[in-house]
Amino acid sequence: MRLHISTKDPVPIYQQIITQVKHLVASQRLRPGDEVPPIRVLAEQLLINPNTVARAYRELESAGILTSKKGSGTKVSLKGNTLGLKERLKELSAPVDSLLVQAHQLGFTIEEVIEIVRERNSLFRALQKEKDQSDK
Amino acid sequence: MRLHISTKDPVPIYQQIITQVKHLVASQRLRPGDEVPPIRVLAEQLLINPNTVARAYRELESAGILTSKKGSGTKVSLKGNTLGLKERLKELSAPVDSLLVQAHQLGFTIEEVIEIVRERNSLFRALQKEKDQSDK
DNA sequence: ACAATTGTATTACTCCATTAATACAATTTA
DNA sequence: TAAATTGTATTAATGGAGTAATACAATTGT
Repeated sequence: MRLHISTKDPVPIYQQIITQVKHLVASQRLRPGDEVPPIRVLAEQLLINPNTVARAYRELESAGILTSKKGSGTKVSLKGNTLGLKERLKELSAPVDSLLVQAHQLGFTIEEVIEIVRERNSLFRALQKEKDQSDK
Repeated sequence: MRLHISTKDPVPIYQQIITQVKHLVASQRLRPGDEVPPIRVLAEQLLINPNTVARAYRELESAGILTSKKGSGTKVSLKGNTLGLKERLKELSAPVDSLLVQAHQLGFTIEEVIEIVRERNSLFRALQKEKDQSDK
């Protein structure tokens, strides 16, 4: 499992790990049952303190994404992150709301917002393609 | 000018002030040329340290929304917050992008995202109406 | 001119999130 | 069973954001 962290990033390291693991699971590059590296191993790879990795794993376990057991290690949960539609919708509501508030303050209409969302999405997908190429 | 702050809110006080002033300007309840209360006066009203208000005013000035002058006080800028389309688009790009990333991780398609945006917008506008009623 | 009013600048304090140090407990493996 | 491996728990150190204390500077108004 290859993760990339940056100490310059204002986002805390443990959060970067959480985000990236979530993304790996969501994109099926990590599947239910797969093992993630032991805390100390990943910590050495990333040149950070084991506690930082531990914290990330702990929170990922709370989120139901990983399952840990002393001695055995940590695996991707069997249920995975299969949230129901309701939960997924709920998770998205907050960011959508704050986006709408900001857009409104900037004087955008709802249709303009949607137009921007479409545009950024196209851009995003284009960039994603490039990245996938270079990952090989 | 009536502002409401909460020390319980995790959002820092100076940020609450910034947000509310921006909103007042955006909604025309504060117009270009209007004076805002002196730092010390607003601080006394809100029972907070004058420096906290000063910080909010300073940042609002950086954002081009207020204009301060020693001795005279602080007013809403004549240009107001009339950002060009480019700047406004730029301001919205980051939040839109992070929304798209999160939505993608949750397994939503772009069309589903847009559907959610529309729904939350309807809800938002409904709530806004209620609030306007009670403001009278 | 002078006192009052206003914003500015500098410095320090406090709190809390993040990270680190270290010891402990369960499981595996030889 | 004993050593190695793994996650857990507790406590402490660090840094930075937010706020406060205080002195300074420009303008206003009498």
